[in-house]
Amino acid sequence: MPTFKTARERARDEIQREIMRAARDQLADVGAAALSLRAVARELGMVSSAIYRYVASRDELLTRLIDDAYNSLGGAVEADVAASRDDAPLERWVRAGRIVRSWALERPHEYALLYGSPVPGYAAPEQTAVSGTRVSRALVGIVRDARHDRRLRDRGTPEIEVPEALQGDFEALRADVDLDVADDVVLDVLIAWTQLFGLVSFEVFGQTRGLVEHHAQLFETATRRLAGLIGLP
Amino acid sequence: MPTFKTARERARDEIQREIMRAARDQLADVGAAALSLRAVARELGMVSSAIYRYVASRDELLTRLIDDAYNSLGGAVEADVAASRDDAPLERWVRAGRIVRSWALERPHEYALLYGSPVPGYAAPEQTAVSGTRVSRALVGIVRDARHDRRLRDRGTPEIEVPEALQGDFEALRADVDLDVADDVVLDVLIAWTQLFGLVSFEVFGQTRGLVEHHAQLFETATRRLAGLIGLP
DNA sequence: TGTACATCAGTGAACGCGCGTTCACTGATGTAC
DNA sequence: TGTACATCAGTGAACGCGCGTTCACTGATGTAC
Repeated sequence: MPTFKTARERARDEIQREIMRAARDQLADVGAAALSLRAVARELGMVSSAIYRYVASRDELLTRLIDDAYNSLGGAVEADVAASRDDAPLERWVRAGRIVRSWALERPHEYALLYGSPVPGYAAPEQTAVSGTRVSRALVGIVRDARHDRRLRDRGTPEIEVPEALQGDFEALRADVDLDVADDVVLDVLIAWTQLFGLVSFEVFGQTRGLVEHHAQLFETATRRLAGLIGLP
Repeated sequence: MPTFKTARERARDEIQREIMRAARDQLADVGAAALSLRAVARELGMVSSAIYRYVASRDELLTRLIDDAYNSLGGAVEADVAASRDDAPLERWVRAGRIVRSWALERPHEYALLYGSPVPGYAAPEQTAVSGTRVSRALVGIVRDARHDRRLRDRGTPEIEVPEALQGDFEALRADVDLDVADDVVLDVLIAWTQLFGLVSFEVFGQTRGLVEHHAQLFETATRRLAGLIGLP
């Protein structure tokens, strides 16, 4: 079993890449709901049936697009979080948020595919479960680092009481993301996380159109506020 | 110009209502992107062309659905806010949030139509601008009432500085919703607002699947936390 | 109240479009001897 | 190195489907005299 590839394999790999590129173009153009295998084939100068040598079905193509998009966003945030390791935790959080926002604004349809309405008729498989968590894990990493470096603000008595029913959920979360903080901090991290994506979604989907002019500043200020709430110095 | 209606007009009104009902059913079934005039006509036992006596185009139907949905949600929140006038501001905010969440969970596709990805090929007209703001205005009303009753927490020095670029936006917002509070409070209201919809979207669109079990409690606790942040007692 | 005409809801056929997917096929590339 | 066979990429036609929208039409309802 030699490690080099035959011409056929080489060609196959390249066409696979071209298919994904064409699919992403399609996606950017018409959105996920209107994405079609035939259009992708057309863009590559292939006859429509030929695409089935590379893609099992439309659903599979969507799954791959979702996975790629999650990895693209996740990778970008991970890289930024790694690059900012020596910065102040609060600044790290803010700039990571900025990465999420820019990524979303640059590819609104890919963002919509991940965080918008589900695509009609498409049932997401479990496969994307790993790539889907990379962003959140990277964000939580910032808090974990701050905690590890003993730089998290000390709250004294919790500012809010977490109901018993939630404590199990929070315990599982803590274990899952390896974050050793009290319930009220977990809550604030969840709040900061959902607020971040809530604001990005509002901007990308046009919900704040006419209401806010300076989206970048609003986003930055909100992110900063919530990072402070978590207790990042 | 008599005020009573002819049999023809009566029939027309009723069919209009049936069309919207059928369209909502369709929407709940297949989502906005897959909504079709032909299917609506079919459900009503009409021939597909007959629908054009009542609806100018698919786009018009979508616009009406959006407007109806905004009014349904807006009306529900307004009613709740009016009904809770004598409660503590923080409780009012929490229960209004609960209304938004229930409304969304009961009709995920209508929620997606309003707050999810834009429908491909559909360009929203300005018409929905009024109905679209009812929810937010109702929510802000709670803060306005609290302020009017002099029950808003006094912050002393602002907890966060709002950058100059944003101050114009905030001034316009204050005027628009008639809310006489400092910049840092405006910021927190915006944060609470976007967090609320962010969390609902995450739940409705399945982003928190597997992560959180007790969504109702998480939502309630987060809403409470943010209402407190705004300064509602 | 009765008639003549205008309005309008609903019909049925058609246009032109695009879609996902299957299938038997051709011809080029790769593999085993 | 040369040949025989197996693998596989791409072709072209087809199936069956659904869509939005237009148009000439029929027949019922409404209006003016």
